Amino acid sequence: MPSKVSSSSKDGNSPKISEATVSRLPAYYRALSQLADAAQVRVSSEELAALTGVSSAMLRKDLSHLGSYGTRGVGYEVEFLRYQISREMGLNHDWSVVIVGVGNLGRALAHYGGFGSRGFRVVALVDADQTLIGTKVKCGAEGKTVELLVHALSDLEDVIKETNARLGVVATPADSAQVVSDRLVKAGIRSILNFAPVHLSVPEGVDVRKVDLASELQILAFHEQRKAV
Amino acid sequence: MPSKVSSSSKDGNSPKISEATVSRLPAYYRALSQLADAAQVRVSSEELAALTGVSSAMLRKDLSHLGSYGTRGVGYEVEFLRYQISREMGLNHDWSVVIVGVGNLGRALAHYGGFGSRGFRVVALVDADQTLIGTKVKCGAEGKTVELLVHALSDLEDVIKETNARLGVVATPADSAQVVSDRLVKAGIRSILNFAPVHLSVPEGVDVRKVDLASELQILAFHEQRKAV
DNA sequence: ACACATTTGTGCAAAAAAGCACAAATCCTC
DNA sequence: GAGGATTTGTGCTTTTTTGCACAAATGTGT
Repeated sequence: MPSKVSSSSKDGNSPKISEATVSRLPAYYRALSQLADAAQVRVSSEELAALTGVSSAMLRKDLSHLGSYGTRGVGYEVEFLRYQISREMGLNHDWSVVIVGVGNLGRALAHYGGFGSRGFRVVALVDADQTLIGTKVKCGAEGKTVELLVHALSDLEDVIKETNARLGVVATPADSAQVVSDRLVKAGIRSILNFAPVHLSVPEGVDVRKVDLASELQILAFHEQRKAV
Repeated sequence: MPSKVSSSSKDGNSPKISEATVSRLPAYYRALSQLADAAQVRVSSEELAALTGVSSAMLRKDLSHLGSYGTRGVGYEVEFLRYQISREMGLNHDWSVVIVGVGNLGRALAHYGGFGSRGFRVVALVDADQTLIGTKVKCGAEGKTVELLVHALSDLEDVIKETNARLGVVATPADSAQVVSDRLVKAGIRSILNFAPVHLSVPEGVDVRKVDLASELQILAFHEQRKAV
């Protein structure tokens, strides 16, 4: 599991879904999309579990938190279940994303096709490097690519306001990540995906998820070392 | 439970460290490296916890699983603790990494500096695209960049054998990820970092860690949606 | 209509993780 | 060297997550 979030929802009417469940919903959604593409109509918990690498009991319990969308003795309707998950996760909205840091990683993220196809749209690129500012970078994968202008970091607040970005991606070097994060928060961003290898401290109510490539390799190395003995 | 602090490095049975703890060790290691760079000699659990975003009690319990490396009333010696963690995680070794899939993401990973600085070295690049095979790609960040030849996917087994790669990174499109994974495993790789948005099924004894960028954004979107209400 | 084969949804148990609180160990001052 | 101020290491409690087993609900065939 990549990272944690510090959430602070204070409403009592939502039927609180556990964090562990939430972290698995995207995998279910992806597998269901796959099945839908293959024109499969129904799926059992056993089959969907195998596709996503969880146990069928856990899958059923996860889904039961969303509602009773299956039929006993039959299974789940692929399209229907997919829609329910997408609605629950807010994927019927279009989420605007601003990427700060247009280095190798930032550019790769901008190109990444997986975003656009699932309700996410990169609407702004920001960097501090004078040689990058003003240049154009291709965004989105095959199909519909858009060229986006790289804006100056000093214009961050304006860019967020104009584009109405809700999600911020920090793809800067480690030493500028906290400063960038602070400015994102001040500009109204309350959900941040952090690729910089540092812990970001943010005020209550702001969620940060961290993706640390080196950490993942280190965890693998740890287990690999144990195997050798 | 058996907190045996044996002076001998290799005591038969290793005192199982929980997965949750292992997943936090890289963050501790990074923070300690940072402190070491700043020439700080000692650090308290409180301070290190703040740097890594965990509670001080949890940090102490995590570290206690490695051994009793702190001094009551004083704290931990930065260099010493850092060394102990690096040893425990096998970061004193050099880990050879093969990257399969040299698209935008694969190239960004190859460039990524965070790998080289922590005991990981990209030793081979492999792709199925005929137009990429034979081209050279710069690896590693500032300092020492190396140019690596992109090998054909059909040579995967040979490349792994020659380079002695132990870790495999899958950065291919979703539909070829499972096939690539199978071949990595057959070639002897037992630790895989998967960036493709699919679940990889692997035989027992093989570890897979998944990094899914779209999933991370979806999880953020879920929480973001709840905030709006 | 009725027995039967499936498959979901869920109560309960087990395991894992996180949090609390304090004794034990160390340093510092006088 | 005694006493007070810290700070670790850890037993215990609470919360979260996972796993098991089966009743409830649905479809099928005779």
